[in-house]
Amino acid sequence: MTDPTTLEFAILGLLSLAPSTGYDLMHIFETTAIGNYSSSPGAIYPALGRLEKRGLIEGVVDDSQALRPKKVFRPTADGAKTLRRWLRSGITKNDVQRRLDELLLKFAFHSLLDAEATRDFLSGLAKATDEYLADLRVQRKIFSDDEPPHGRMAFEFGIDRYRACARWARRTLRHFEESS
Amino acid sequence: MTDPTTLEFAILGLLSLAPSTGYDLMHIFETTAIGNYSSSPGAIYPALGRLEKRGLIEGVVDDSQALRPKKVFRPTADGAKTLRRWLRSGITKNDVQRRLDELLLKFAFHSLLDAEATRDFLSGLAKATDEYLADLRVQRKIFSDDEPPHGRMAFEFGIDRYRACARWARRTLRHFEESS
DNA sequence: TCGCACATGTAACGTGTTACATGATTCA
DNA sequence: TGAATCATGTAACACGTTACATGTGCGA
Repeated sequence: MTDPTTLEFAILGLLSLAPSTGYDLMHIFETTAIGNYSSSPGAIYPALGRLEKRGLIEGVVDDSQALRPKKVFRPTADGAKTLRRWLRSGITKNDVQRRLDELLLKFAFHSLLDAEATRDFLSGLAKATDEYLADLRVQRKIFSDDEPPHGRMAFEFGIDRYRACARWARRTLRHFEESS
Repeated sequence: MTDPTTLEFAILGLLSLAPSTGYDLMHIFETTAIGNYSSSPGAIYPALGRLEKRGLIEGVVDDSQALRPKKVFRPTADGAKTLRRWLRSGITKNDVQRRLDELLLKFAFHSLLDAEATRDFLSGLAKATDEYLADLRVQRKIFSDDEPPHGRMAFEFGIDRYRACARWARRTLRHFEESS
């Protein structure tokens, strides 16, 4: 089995915080910052179906008071395990480069784990980001001075972004070290 | 007609800098920072086909010295116009929120335009980013102090990121104002 | 002769986007 | 009566990913 997608992990995480219907999830995605992982009924309902088919979540139909019968989903034991494994999985340079948003999603759900896991996550993120920054600084040298500066400047933006990431990781790590 | 995709604009931009074959483009995507817009032959060759069918690029087969005949693409007049229109198009809060990478790609190709267009782009980016930051600061208030702090901290990361964006835009704008 | 650099593509697959379809209840 | 909210879903479509297929010439 391949890993669930980012959207599926987002759903699995939200269901771990509180059992919800597809409609609830849509509302959360529409109104909160997590909405960057989209979406719309056309993505959420199929994703719920896939997760249920794989046995990571289970839905119970609630016919009691609703206008229309609704299906309340919650993670199964297997789903909870899959989520935890994902939350603890190591961070590579490649993750930082291509999936930074997914890493932040992961962090947001770290409240489901203990403080040690959070610290491991943050120090891993800081380290992987530093590695990637070292690569970027090497690559920066290829820009020559007689070309138009736009490419280099766009590149500098990338560097700024990852510097901000490393700083955030270290600042947040300090926070978790102080409060423990 | 809908707009070309980000990958198609990236290809159109690269071809505007220098006529290239699919293989050349693959190599550029693999080895330079632009590679974040992927890719692999399975994405690039179909994208070249779509652009050609839409009349935005044209390819000439070069059979002269190559090991295997190669097809060198360059933008048509229509393609150049489409690219320029895209480069000059206004920046919204929504672009900043969901397509920041695409905006940076756009900026990288601004060497094809004049300095005034670049300044417009950067001031537009700074303004749209400020607007989005104002939204984020409102949203930040919904996090309460008794919840686990992870969600709020992930959110702070987002704010840091867009602050870095606004700073970059203003710094780069100053650069272009001084050198003119 | 083996593998690498050059060079172009296709096929299967999964997934997200957009738009649509359905239907009950509450409130102005 | 009509709109909004609650609530679930499907269908068409386009796109990217991965993996595969094909073929030449050059250097070790």
